[in-house]
Amino acid sequence: MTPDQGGPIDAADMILPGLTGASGVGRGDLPRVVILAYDGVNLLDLSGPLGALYYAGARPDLPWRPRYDIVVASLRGGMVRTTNGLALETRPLGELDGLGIDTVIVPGGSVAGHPPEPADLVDWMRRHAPDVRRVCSVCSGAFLLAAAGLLDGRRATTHWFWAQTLGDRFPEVRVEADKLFVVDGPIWTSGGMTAGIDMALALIEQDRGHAEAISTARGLVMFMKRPGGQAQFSTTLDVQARSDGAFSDLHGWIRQNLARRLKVSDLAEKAGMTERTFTRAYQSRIGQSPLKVIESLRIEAACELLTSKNVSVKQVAASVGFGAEQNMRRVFMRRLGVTPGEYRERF
DNA sequence: CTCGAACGCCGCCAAA
DNA sequence: GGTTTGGCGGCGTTCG
Repeated sequence: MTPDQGGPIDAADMILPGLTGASGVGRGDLPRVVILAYDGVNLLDLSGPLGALYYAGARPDLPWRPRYDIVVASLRGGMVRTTNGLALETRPLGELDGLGIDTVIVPGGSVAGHPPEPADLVDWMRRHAPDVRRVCSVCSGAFLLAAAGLLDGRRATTHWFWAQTLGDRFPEVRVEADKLFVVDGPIWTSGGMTAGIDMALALIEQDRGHAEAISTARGLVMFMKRPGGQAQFSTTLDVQARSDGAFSDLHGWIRQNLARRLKVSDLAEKAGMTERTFTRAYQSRIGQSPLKVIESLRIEAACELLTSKNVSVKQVAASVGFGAEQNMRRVFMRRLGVTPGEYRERF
């Protein structure tokens, strides 16, 4: 998994194009991810998603193999200077013509003190976006997407510092400043810097499933789900957003009674339906099963308690309805990739 | 880690 | 005749 452990990744490092520049573009059938570079690009915006996608699905117990053909490219290729002072070797975008691109990621940066909107890159973006499955931005990279018209009428986010400016400059964009990242159809935008990693994990989850995303997060020593305050990940808001107010009374009641042992039959009774009708209606209107939502609510409540209060893990487990400590541990591992103890330790 | 019991989820189907 | 309801049972997951 990690090079310093002498794992099998060493050999693979030698052959990943775009990273080493050692070989040409193209890695068989892997989805091609193009990360745009330009003079003034922010290194962390670029390397965060790159690192996450590079390690996608990596596990310590299996030989590493790539999940993506990652290409760092610029208009002319060659050396690109990042804001942080490091120079990057890049491939020319022209090399990709006709090769098919699955995902484009535009990192943020600063060009002459402003968000990046170089006309030639904007033009490339506008021309190629229709043929790309997903277009993503990190931080002020959203300005480039906006300039190419890709964000018109769409929800999007950027670094909080730039949120106001983005909205003022592109009134057609529905800026959601408080989100880690926003997905609107094929257009993904993320907040500053490390939010790009969260977005990359979500890309991995969409492509390869939850388990691989979790194990990737674990490999990066990163949380699959950040602690509170991020509306993007708030189950409460998320569930409300897609339910058109359905079951809102029920959800209120659930939140008041999280500590209780909540059975589907109880919920069905509360909602005035039979069990079968309830599970069916819930799944279709909320998009998740009742248990999954309750589990998410419990995790959120538990995370809150773990970071803020000086109560034992056992007490936390009991007070959010996980019951035994062992239970909460299992759920944390499955959903977040860390144990409650590890979670607390880091916050 | 393992196990039996309990539970959640969902396809199926007949009834409304 | 098409749609919704709810009981049943099987399968997989969770709990303790």
